[in-house]
Amino acid sequence: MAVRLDDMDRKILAELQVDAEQSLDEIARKVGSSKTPVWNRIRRMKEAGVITRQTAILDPEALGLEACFFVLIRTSEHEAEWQRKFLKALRERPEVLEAHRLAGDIDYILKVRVKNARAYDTFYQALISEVRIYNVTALLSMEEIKATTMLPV
Amino acid sequence: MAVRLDDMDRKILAELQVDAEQSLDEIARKVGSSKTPVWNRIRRMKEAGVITRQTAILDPEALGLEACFFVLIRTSEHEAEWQRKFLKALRERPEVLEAHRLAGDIDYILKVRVKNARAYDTFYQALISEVRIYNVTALLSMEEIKATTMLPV
DNA sequence: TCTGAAAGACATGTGAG
DNA sequence: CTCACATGTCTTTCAGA
Repeated sequence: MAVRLDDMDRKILAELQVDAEQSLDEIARKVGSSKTPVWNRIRRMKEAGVITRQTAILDPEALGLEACFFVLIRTSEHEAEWQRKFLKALRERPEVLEAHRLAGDIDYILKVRVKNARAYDTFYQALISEVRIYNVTALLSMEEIKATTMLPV
Repeated sequence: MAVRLDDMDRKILAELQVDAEQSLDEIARKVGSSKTPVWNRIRRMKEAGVITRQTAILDPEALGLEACFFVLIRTSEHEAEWQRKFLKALRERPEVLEAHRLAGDIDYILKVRVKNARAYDTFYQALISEVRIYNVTALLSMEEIKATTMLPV
């Protein structure tokens, strides 16, 4: 899976992560190359799946999504059918931005973005009515200190 | 802070979140409008800060970043100077993708992406040598069920 | 591999309905 | 607010080193 990337590739990725709207010329200038080779490298990295897609990052506050919760979930159920339903519920709910299955005594962690505490409660009630969950702890974010999509390359 | 957005704005935002590389014509066609109005709306939303920036999303696995940890932190220190140092450390470390200050008995949560468990340990040792921390729980992600940058609009 | 040139597509701006 | 067109810039391709 791991693709071989040289120094130039990494510089290009760093630039694309900072700002994907820059022109090829600009990127080429910054990384010390020229248009065509940069274009070829980007194409290769897209084909290799290193670059997944290009997206607009929105400001959640400006959209009125002012509450962010991390939800720790313990479950007593580990049957395939239960899990299938649970994962489906998570994938279908747009307020669930992240969901991970964990090692250890906590089984799942979710990151949920909603308008306010009441909207979280609505989400929570809907979720537990869909699937049986043993124990839930919600951690309310008071302040987003850092949130980046930029991976270290 | 919250900007007034109509239905058309929301459709455009949804498209831009799915794929920001589409041409204006394509977006216009999908949302049932034409180029100029779509372009004006996008410009307005950028100026209003609804659209923050445009970025390339990379595949962490393809980059060899195969381990993802959520780190729960309790601290006994709540002095301004300690906090300043702690936040600075978090912001400067590129492996920290997210950091939130929480309400409740857990003070902070981090999301950390690294190559492997050893790299996490290196990160952890470096962090606790920089600032005093009372209690740390690391949750290891076994499976990323969902991870999206798409906010519900 | 890179360079340079050249086509074609596209974003951006203007003026009119 | 929308449409249609103009212009200049950018992506994308190709030949040649």
